Amino acid sequence: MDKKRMMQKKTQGRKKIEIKRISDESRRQVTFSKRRTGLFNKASELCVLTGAETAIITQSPGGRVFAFGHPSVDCVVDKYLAGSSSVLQENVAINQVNLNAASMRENFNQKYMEISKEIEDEKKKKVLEDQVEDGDNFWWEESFENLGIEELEKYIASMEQLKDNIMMRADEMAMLRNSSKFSKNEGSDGGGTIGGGDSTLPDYYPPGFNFGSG
Amino acid sequence: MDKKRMMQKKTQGRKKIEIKRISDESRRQVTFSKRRTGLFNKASELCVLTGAETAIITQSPGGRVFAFGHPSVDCVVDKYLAGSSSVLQENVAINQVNLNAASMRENFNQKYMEISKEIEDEKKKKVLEDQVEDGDNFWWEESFENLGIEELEKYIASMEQLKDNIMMRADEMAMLRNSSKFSKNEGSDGGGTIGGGDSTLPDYYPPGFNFGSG
DNA sequence: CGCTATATATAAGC
DNA sequence: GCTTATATATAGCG
Repeated sequence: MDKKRMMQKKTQGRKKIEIKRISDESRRQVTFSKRRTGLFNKASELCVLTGAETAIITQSPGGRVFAFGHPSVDCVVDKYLAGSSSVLQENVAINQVNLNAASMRENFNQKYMEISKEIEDEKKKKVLEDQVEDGDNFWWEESFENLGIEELEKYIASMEQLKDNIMMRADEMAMLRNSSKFSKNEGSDGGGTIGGGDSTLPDYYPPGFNFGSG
Repeated sequence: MDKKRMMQKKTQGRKKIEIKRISDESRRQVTFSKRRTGLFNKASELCVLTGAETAIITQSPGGRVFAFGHPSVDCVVDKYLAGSSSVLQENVAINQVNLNAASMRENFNQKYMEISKEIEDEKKKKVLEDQVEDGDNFWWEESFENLGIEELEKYIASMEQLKDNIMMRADEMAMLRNSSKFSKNEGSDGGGTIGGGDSTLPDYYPPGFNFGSG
């Protein structure tokens, strides 16, 4: 019996293609979208895995611009540009204050653990209850639904608090530094390299792992 | 006899890994190299297939900068910067992010660890060994010595980044409360390109693709 | 760097 | 967008 013949493959599966311009516009657009997504995801993984700082800017055939950046596009680009200007090369010997680092780290972690754990617990409950649908492995997007807005807000609140604390220290340090050493860039506002912190430019996109914007 | 038993697999093959900072420095460096190559190749294909203009700038954990650009990194970056700093912004669409809960939660604490640890190591090293050997690449981050503040800035940046991601997620959730699923996305417009400069020159890359230098 | 054995990314197609 | 069947990218190792 020709069962095999009846068991036709539902799709042809991925097909090999030549790496050359796709002539069909529609198909080209689709490919751009899919591959751009894949590219950004790869970049994201690269950053997380190795701690690399990466920025990607790409313009679709349709003319739209998409960008990815970690910590932020501007941050990476700025450094890149600053570096190529060549004047920036100096051997600034530094010995820097960093007592705060320890305590800060502690504080940061502690706060995180605290909140994280709390949320984790709540989440587990929900998952057990909600998991009626697909019981297969979950893909990132999915786990998100289990996080309530309230929980997210906790994260946000704690982060803002920590941010404020750190910024305050940054200011203190900046002042100390100014009076004793010289700074590398003109802007030791602590914003130049911070995504979203620089006020000299409109903030086009969110800091961090950003996708898009213009 | 039991040839099968002798026919053991030569290697375990690719193993699944968690997308989180690789602790071992050596392994991290290797992964960076491999994935950077893969990322650049993907970008290259994207350009050829869709005619997109793309630029990638990335800094290895070791501090070296690598870049990919088509038609050129500078070209793309210049356009990008031109478009974002002036009044040229008309049809600006706010776009977005895509980090999921798991990844985010992981990142929150990981990002912190990553940054703090790396910065500390970096600091120690830099002070002790200040010899930059390579001639074809330089430390655009030479001034990384300003770690006191630099570090704080990163902390802040990472927190803002996470906060923004979470907030966006929260907004999204609020709106999609009814839907069962949602997709990730990106998108935006703008208009620019990036340029890149780098160090160790890649050996092979399709014509028309530049690997700039600092 | 070269080799697998697998984990992933995706070309087609609905 | 969401699937399915494959083409690719790569983790661990020598």
